[in-house]
Amino acid sequence: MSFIKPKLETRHGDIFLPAFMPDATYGFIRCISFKDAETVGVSEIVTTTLHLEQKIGSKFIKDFGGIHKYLNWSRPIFSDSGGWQVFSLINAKNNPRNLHRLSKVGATFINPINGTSSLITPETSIQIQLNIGSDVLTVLDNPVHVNSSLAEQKRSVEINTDWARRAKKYFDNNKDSETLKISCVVQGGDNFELRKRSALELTEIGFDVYNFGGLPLNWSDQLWRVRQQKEVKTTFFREMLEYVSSILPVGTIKYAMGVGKPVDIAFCVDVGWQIFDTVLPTRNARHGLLFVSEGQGDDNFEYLSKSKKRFAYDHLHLKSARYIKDDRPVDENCDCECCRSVSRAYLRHLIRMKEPSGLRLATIHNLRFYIKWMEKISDQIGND
RNA sequence: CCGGGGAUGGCGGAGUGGUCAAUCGCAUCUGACUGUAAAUCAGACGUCCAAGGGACUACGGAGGUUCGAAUCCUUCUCCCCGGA
Repeated sequence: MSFIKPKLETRHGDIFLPAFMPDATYGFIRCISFKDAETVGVSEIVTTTLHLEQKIGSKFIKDFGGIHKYLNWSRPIFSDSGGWQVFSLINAKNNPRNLHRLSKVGATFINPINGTSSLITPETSIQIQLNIGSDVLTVLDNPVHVNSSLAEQKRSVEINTDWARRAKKYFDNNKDSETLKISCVVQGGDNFELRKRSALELTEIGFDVYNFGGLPLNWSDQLWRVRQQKEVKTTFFREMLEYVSSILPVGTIKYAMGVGKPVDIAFCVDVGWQIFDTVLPTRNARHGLLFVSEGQGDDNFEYLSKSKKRFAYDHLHLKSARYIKDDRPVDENCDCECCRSVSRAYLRHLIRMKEPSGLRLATIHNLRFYIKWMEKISDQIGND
């Protein structure tokens, strides 16, 4: 019995699902080239409206000939809307409150360097993304703190739906190609009812892709700020991811934004999510934490699928002194440039020295791990 | 030889009577990282222990003053600067 892989069609090619996209927030994947990304097996990437607009300018990109030409990347590009980025800045350490804010009007961002303020509305966010030339756009969304009052959380979902409606309308009136896709973002924090309401309202409007927004973590009443200052353990919110997936209509394409650890991705695929992006492989690579096959590292992680298949891997804390003389490759089972060319001992040295060539190799390895992980999951979960 | 200035924990460098096992930076060790303002951040960092509490040894060496010294005095050793 043959199985046809589900896919999302874009004007820059099909995205076969499930898929993992590295983040190219500023128009690049940190520490590696797009040539590297292609070699590693990356097929699609995500970039960000707010950052591109601020650092490059969407008009410039449009005049240049579009983001694909600018980056010299001919495969699909997703773009994030900017809502999450402002939300993150509001809550970031070292960023006083009330500078950046999310209001009914839109997302206000203050550049801390020159103090200039920019307002992104549902309409301007879409326009910027159209200018950029993204293949899958995202509506401006309105994330909310899980520790906000119920009233605030309700309000946030209302605004989120309102913005999605406005963005969709603007998109329909201004899109320059019928093959462009648009995604919306289900919000509602850790409240099941609000999540349901958000999902249903967005479904009613109608989008090409439905995203899970907010941090997919179970906070257990812990404040985010507290978590950043102390060490508060958070766990992946499996129940909520499974629930929201079940609310969304069968056949829709579902994208779990910011997910996640390999085990979390495996779980999400098991409950119906198909697209993922996270900073973990690239950032952790720079910080010396490498994802390796089982038995190759320090800590072991595993996911047991609903059909009782086991997926496991290890974390390798390469900066640790115990690898100072280790002449083995990072992962003996890996075929990436990093594992074929340098020893753990030497890569450890490069990373500790923050040497770009070492950060590049580590990033290549972790992305290769994620790509292969997705292939493994794709072959074995839900395809029986 | 004379005059002046110094010697502080792996390194650099604060501190000039008690709140000093000693600010801070670097290095080191450990840990975090989930739609990237994260090549970042947090903790540890004299020794030992029944270990978030306690004991011991410490600011070049040796004495001394004092209830109490990294801090004041004497002396020794070494280093730097100037003069013979």
